Amino acid sequence: MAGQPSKRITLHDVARLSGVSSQTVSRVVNNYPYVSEDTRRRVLDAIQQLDYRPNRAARSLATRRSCMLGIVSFGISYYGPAQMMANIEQAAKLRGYSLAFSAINRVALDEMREAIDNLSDLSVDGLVLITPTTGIDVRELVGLCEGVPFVQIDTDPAARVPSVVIDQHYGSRLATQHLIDLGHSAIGEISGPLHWFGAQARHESWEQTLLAAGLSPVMSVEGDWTPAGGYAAAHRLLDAGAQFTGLVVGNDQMALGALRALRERRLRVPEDVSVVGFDDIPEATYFEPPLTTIRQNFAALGEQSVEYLVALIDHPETPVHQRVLHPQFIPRQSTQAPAR
Amino acid sequence: MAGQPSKRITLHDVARLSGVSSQTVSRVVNNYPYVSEDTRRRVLDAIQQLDYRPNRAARSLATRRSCMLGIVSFGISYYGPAQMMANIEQAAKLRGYSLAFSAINRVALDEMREAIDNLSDLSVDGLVLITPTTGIDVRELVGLCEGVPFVQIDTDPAARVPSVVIDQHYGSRLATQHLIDLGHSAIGEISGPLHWFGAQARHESWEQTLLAAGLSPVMSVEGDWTPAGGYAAAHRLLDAGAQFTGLVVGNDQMALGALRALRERRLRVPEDVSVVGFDDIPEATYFEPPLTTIRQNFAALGEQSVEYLVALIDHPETPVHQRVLHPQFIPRQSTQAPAR
DNA sequence: GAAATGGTTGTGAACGCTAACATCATAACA
DNA sequence: TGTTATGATGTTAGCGTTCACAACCATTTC
Repeated sequence: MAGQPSKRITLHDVARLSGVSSQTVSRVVNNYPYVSEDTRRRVLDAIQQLDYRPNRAARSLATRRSCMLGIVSFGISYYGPAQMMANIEQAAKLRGYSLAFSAINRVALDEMREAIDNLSDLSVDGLVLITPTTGIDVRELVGLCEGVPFVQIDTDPAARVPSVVIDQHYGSRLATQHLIDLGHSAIGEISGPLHWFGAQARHESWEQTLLAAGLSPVMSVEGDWTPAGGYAAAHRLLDAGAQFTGLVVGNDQMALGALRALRERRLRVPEDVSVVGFDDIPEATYFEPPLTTIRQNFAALGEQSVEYLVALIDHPETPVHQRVLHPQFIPRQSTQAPAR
Repeated sequence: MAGQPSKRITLHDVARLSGVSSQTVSRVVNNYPYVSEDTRRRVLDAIQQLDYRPNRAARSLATRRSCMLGIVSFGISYYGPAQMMANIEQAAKLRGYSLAFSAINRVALDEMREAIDNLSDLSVDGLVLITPTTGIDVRELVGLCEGVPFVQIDTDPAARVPSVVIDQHYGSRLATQHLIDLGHSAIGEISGPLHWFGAQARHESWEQTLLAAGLSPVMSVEGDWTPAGGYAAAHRLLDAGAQFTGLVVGNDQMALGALRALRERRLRVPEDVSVVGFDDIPEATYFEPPLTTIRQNFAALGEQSVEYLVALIDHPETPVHQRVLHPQFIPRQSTQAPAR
């Protein structure tokens, strides 16, 4: 059954075989009405027989649509963004969209411009932007996208562009209030890098929740999301002489590093210090001790953002807003009431 | 400075403005020779002035190339695949390729067919397939790709198709031999799922290395790569009454779970049991105790695979082979000589 | 019985680009 | 001086689709 030198099969080949015009084949392929059942079947047969597959470049040229979504992602090798990627792909596929992907190494205008240009050269129908840090003015962003609908994920909670975010203020309040409710009054923090919106929000809310409870925030130091950063930050906290029995840490990875640092300082968790993390990575249950944390629903984030984006593509008049998801408190053994 | 209703700028617009034919503009854009410095400059000016950007659909239609690579990935939310993704993207961008991305949920022919069809509809110039498990016959795979060059990553070490793999036999030998060298003679294993090539190879090599040293393998149980799986596997090992002072675990995440299980059984690491993991995830240094492990160079894997793929695209006569990378032994505190 | 209706099909002409060829200077050679 | 090379440009015809329109047929309507 060897084949011809594999010339591409086109609409016309199908048309010839089924004895109709190529336009009619096009109608069948695109499920247009006004094709008789009889011809439709004939065409479908021919398509199957020839194993015809439409050429998307040609279609895209003619229609100015590509059925592709572009995704610009920062920090794809971090847990959160990787989860989002996976879920966005899933959601896009479900709706018949392919995915093109471009990573950036800094959230900055030049990198973002390059990535977006890259993707819009592919005439993507829409863009998902994972931009968890400051560095790009929203107005500039709108400029970059030039008419291509986009949804921002995990971004400025005050952004007035289509976006889906997790309410980090709420999450941090959950974490801090949990410690307060347990009876802690000296609560420190290891934050994420404060130019990340999420880190900033969690930091603010840590402070506000304490003040609202009539407590004064102990010290906060800035980490870099990594276990190594959390380890260093915890040591800095202790070196500075901070006294605390509760510690809110910006993510689970840093919490892991912090756990080690505390141990090295002969501080037991949770007996001497209670620790709360963020994210609920699969490892968190198996930390020593298992980590109380605030779970982020990355799957929902991906799903919602694609749903929103597709709505924007199909109905440009869809109102601009920010969808807000809520994280969930997961109690484990790293927190308990303070010794008295 | 408001604009027209934003008609797309084409080659012809640039041609008109700079007073040359559109073919000449095309030559400039594609950096062809035989354009005088003078016209080149004029065209370049016009391009800049109009902010012209070539339409890739049209180009792709005319050239039958897309300058896109497709990547089919299994388990993108695992550490390894996510790292590969990130590095592949990096390497592709460096060579002027965009990336389209499709995930599969099982390594099976139907899922793979859908993913590859999807991508080849986009007329990708080449495919990177991350297929770490059995489930697809290589010959079937070649059929699916129908002429599109592809490189397989992290796959069957015996595959006779273009592929880049990490030598897992070697890695496992490093791990096991390390324990033997320390003086351990009772060495157990928690393997990854054995339909993963990497897990299978590590498992075999664990066994062979022991036999070669005149030791008989203690027990091996199968985990699922997750901390929870490692935890359960360790308990199963102990429940079965296995006696061991050394434990080789298929990845760092499972090792984390195993560490907890051992602790629950009042077994100290490394005093009572030495543990070795695989991957060297960023968390591994901060486990309790820090984990001795075998580092996989995922960056190199991504880079090499793209390099190979691009070579296959540019020079179809490039010989088919398997590039083999070697993992690296990272000693930490989870291993020591057995108590006597 | 003519006109109007509505389903069904076909006919160019785009879409924006490049490949292949044709053309025309100019310089280089005999 | 004529012939060749060679650089620099333009012309034409696709690439595989879809869009807008025209055409055709069988009914139905007045």
